[in-house]
Amino acid sequence: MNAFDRLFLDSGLSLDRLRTFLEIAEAGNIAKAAKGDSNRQSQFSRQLKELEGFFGVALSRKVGRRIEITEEGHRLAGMIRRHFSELDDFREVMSGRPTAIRIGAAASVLEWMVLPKVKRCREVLGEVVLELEPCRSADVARGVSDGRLDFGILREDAAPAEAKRWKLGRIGYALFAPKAAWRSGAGIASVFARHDFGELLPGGQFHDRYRDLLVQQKWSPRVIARAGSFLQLAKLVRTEGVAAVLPATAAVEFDAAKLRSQPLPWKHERSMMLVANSRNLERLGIRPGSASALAKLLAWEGGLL
Amino acid sequence: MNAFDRLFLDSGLSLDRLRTFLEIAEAGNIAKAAKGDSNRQSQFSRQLKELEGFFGVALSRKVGRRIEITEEGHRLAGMIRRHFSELDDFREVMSGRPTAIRIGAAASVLEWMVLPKVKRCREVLGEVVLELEPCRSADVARGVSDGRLDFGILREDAAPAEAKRWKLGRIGYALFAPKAAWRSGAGIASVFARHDFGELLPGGQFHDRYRDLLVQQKWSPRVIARAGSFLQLAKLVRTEGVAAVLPATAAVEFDAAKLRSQPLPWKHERSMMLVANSRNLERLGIRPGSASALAKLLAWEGGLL
DNA sequence: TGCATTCATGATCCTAGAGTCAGGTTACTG
DNA sequence: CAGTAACCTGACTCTAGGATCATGAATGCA
Repeated sequence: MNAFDRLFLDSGLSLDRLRTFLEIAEAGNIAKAAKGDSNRQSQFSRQLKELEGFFGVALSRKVGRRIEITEEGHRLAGMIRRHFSELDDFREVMSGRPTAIRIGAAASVLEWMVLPKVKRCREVLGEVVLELEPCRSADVARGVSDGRLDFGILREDAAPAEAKRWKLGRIGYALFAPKAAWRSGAGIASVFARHDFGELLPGGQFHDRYRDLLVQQKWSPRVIARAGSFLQLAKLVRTEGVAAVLPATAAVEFDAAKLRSQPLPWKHERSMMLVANSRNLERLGIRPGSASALAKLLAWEGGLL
Repeated sequence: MNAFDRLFLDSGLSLDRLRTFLEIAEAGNIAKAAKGDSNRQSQFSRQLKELEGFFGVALSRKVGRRIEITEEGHRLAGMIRRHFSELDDFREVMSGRPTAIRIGAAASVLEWMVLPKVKRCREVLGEVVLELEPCRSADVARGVSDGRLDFGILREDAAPAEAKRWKLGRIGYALFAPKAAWRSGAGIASVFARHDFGELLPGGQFHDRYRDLLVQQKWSPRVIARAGSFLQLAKLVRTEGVAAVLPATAAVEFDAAKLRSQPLPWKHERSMMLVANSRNLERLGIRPGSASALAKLLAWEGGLL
């Protein structure tokens, strides 16, 4: 018997179905993958069934009124993702286009830690296209471990166990305020006492520690706005002239002529890691040396100690 | 942009085309892959072109009036083979069928070294199906290094450099002859002098050394037939009652009541190796320990020293 | 209990791409 | 130089499987 005749003997396998299944698996359920399109919904449901028929195993199970992907399904999805990546890579490389490298991290991390260094990153990684994917830290971890992302940047405590990892250092925080707020040698305490402040919406890990700091230092700033992310908060600082505590890396956002920042006597314990999917590194031909050079580059200057 | 949309944006990719390309790459050229069917021939030619269009790179080049696969083509073929193997594996495992393990070697090696030990091999490898693939030693080497075979057994000097390898020991050779030929304590020399002989067709490495031995020992047997392989030669010995020099492992072929063998005072220098594709071992979940246990098992008794 | 969400399924249409046939062209070979 | 082996191409047909629409069933929620 010829090679793989067995695989194609009974029909039911197609690139389209594999692709659809991958989309479902990444979305988590059909409705989300179909994005409200009822045609896609019915097709996805059908194609899922057809694939299950082909492989002779349940790739999904009903839970409540929705489905979830089984363990076997996740294995298959991982395979498909790797296969498609390889084909895609091959095509990109062959057509002379540079390899794409996907880095996932929180939007603020991307903007303040990575964006200002893309050129230097390319010096380390070679002629590549950096794809910067903003996502929440749970998604970063998941993305790296299932291979959807090549690199991720996140807090040490959120890093997936099996990934390769490089320490980037602790994030430093600083008080950002317009030049005027610091007049006549006023210190941090004085800014906190007098200036209008912005802060993050309550909820995150950061917020709690920030409150602790305020209590401990007996600072009670006059808050005039709360923002949903550091990025928004930074914009608030820049356009509305409020003061705020931001990651020190946010400095790249501001015009030094109008704004001053001062490191806080406080280390919010967030040790950042660069993590990577080792299978992807191998596939992309990135040597461990380049990856650790990347880590060093990202850690270098700008708020990480 | 969603994952892999880019890959499917322009059409031209299909499982069928990938499969066809793999067949062409394994056969080496279109005609051979098409096996004389002119329809397949034209389709293969076309699909090859379509794939090249899709990937934007020459996967084949004309050399003389046939084609050969380019370096890039071989890379793609390797990828496709791995992908299909994984899908096939997944399906087999999911449907509860045991994993198949492909072992390639010369037909005589398979029959005399492996076949008598399949049960014990399964004790080492677990609940698997052993697929025994007869092929010439160059094909064994190629098959193992490109992943078409999981294991191969061949001469040390033919083993591919990058494969994992385990020494099996040197092959011993023996003179096989019907009981009658050995009457009254006649030695090897006497059998050579008096009995009808079979030997291999000239051409192989073995043949040359065999002639050297005969000259050196001043033996000039009366040859009545030449066979194309050790297997044929063994059959000749069993059914026609001629004598012949065979690998000692051939003993399993004969009824000890009718035939006797005597090791030759001669070691034709063929050190045999078990080689394996390490990627496949990993994929199949075969630990190095199991592989070396397999090597020990194959080497154990029966002509290997 | 009514209503929305989510998935399943039957029926039908449409299309990319497989399959087939009938010539080519090119390069090797006796 | 004729013959042939190996591949290419154009012009079809055929079909698996994708696309669409309509509807039903199960679940959960207000």
